[in-house]
Amino acid sequence: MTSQEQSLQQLQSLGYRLTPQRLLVLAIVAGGDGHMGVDEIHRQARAAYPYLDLATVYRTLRLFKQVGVVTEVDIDNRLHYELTAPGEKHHHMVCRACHRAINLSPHYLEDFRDTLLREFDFEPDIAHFTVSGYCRGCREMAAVNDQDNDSTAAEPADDVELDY
Amino acid sequence: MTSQEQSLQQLQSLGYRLTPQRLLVLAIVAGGDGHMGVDEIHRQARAAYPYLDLATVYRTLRLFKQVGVVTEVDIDNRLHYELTAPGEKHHHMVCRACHRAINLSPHYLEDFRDTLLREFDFEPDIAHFTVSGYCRGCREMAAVNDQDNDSTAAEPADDVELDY
DNA sequence: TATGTTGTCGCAAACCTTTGCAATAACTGG
DNA sequence: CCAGTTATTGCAAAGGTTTGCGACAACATA
Repeated sequence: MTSQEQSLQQLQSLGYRLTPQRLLVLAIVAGGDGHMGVDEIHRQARAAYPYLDLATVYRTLRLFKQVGVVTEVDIDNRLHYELTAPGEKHHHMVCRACHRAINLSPHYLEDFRDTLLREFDFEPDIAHFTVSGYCRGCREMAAVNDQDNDSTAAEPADDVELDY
Repeated sequence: MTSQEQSLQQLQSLGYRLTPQRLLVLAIVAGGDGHMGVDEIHRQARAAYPYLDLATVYRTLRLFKQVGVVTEVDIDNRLHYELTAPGEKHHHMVCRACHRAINLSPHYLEDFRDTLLREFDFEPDIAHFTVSGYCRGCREMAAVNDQDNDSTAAEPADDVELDY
């Protein structure tokens, strides 16, 4: 039994129904490589089934995420999804500047999780965990730019960050 | 010099301008206790200055966050802001069920940050860090509900989580 | 104080995402 | 295989947040 079939069976055993829309979205996310944006999933899905509504795609992905079939990644305020590969799970580091996502092994989070659970009875939802920050490339670029400006001058946001 | 005045001076030294709108938003966030929703900030601000636009409030808060004056907390898909209290900084754990936010000392994140920096050259933006998950109260409640249902029956989402 | 530069505002429209609702279709039991 | 139950869909509309743009105002300089 493939992992897709497993996912479907899991859905059904939880009382959810198997609909063509869900099969389609699952197939597309499984077919894509890495995380896909919602609009891209929708576009591909419509090629096969033109009536599929965007709202349905959103609902389907939310459901898939809730059951653990897919993993949600927020990239620059936009939702992206990828198949949750059992056995090779990972989290994400998303760069605020270039918006690239870097995979992060769960190993780096276990201690943190254990601590929160032990100290606060708080069960962090690390299955869907994303840290944002600045990646190596963008940090180097920023360092170079800093050398251009002398440190007293301070122009607002002539920056990698596209604010304002 | 108060910490508000410091913030303002910092803005100015970065090349941003001091406008009545910014002073107002800062005063309101400083006046509130704990994190405030954007709409609440807007409402209070309009009492003093009725023409203030929502978009300006959003832009102002985004700017304040970027400069470190305020801290952003995402509570149930809605942005909230609180003054970044220097010296007593903290992060947040937000419960997915009751949407309450619990403060978390930065101490719990230092190791994690160091690791990412060392291993990936990735500088996590932990100044604006939030973990979501399930808090003690909601976890207990869920445990009780689980006893009601026998484990084979599986009704979809008669759950604390308001999905579907 | 007058003048120029350019950061910021208000407005309106766009954006992504969620939600209410009536119609439909997937599953269940007979 | 049929009828009943109810989860799910498509549609339209709302919701929260961001963005483009011209007018305006904050700051710097003389």
